[in-house]
Amino acid sequence: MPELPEVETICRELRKTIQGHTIIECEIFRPDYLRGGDSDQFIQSASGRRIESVDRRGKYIIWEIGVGRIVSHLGMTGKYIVQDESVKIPKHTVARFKFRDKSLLLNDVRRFGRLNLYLNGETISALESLGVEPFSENFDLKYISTIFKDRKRPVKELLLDQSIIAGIGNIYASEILYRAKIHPLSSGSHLSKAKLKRLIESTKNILELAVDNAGTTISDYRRVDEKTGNFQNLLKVYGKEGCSCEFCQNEIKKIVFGGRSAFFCSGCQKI
DNA sequence: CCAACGTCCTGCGTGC
DNA sequence: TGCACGCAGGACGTTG
Repeated sequence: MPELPEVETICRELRKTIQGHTIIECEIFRPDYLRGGDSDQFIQSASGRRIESVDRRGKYIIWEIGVGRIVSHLGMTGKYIVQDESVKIPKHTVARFKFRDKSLLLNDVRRFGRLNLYLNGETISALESLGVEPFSENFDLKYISTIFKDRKRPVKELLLDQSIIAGIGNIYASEILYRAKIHPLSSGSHLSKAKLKRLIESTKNILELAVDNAGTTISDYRRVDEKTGNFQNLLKVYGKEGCSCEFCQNEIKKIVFGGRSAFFCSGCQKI
């Protein structure tokens, strides 16, 4: 499931492969992937445009194409695949961008992702509602204590809220809380200043380490050259229920709330 | 404003 | 062997 480190890895690879290149033509195989957007207009507006830059905001990938921006979100299983030649198009490919010497495929088994083109001047509401970038200096104690002060919800749910911090998903939320020694069910408004400080530092540290390791491949995530990430080898709690904590040897437990699973150490992380 | 919940979607693992 | 079922979960719309 592409979260910030996976999306950042993909952006870096897209910069090397398609930034500065011109979209000769594009095809949309699944118009519903545009979520109500007009696929004919997409094709019309994107064709012939040079990709000026590739950027990330939260889990969104943004291509600047002069007349506007192409914005994609990979959802759960979305991936970009660079093809050197026009070989067979794999199942679940939703779109294809053709360049002079290669094609870029957008493939998404479960189609939770999305792809849209916004012309200059159009508001991109999905981006406007995003919270702070974890690596920015605005993500500090003042910001997080102001927001968490009135939030009684479990801290793990707050970490997953993209309008507070942009980019954290279910895997890194558990890893961040483990490193910060905070129980996932702890209420946001009840966290001490010391815990909030640890939460911020752990968020930055875990995400940076994961970017350095090209993200986490559990099942679907692949880089644009179809290689896996490496951070799955460094996970401490996610998917490790029943194992013992490498710090205190207590059992790693799995609980479900807010519709998703959380993993934590029953010894290190107390409410 | 905040929170809770249903919806979308396919592949895979499990149990009978 | 086949089939039903539950699970994985990011964003968003609806409801309270």
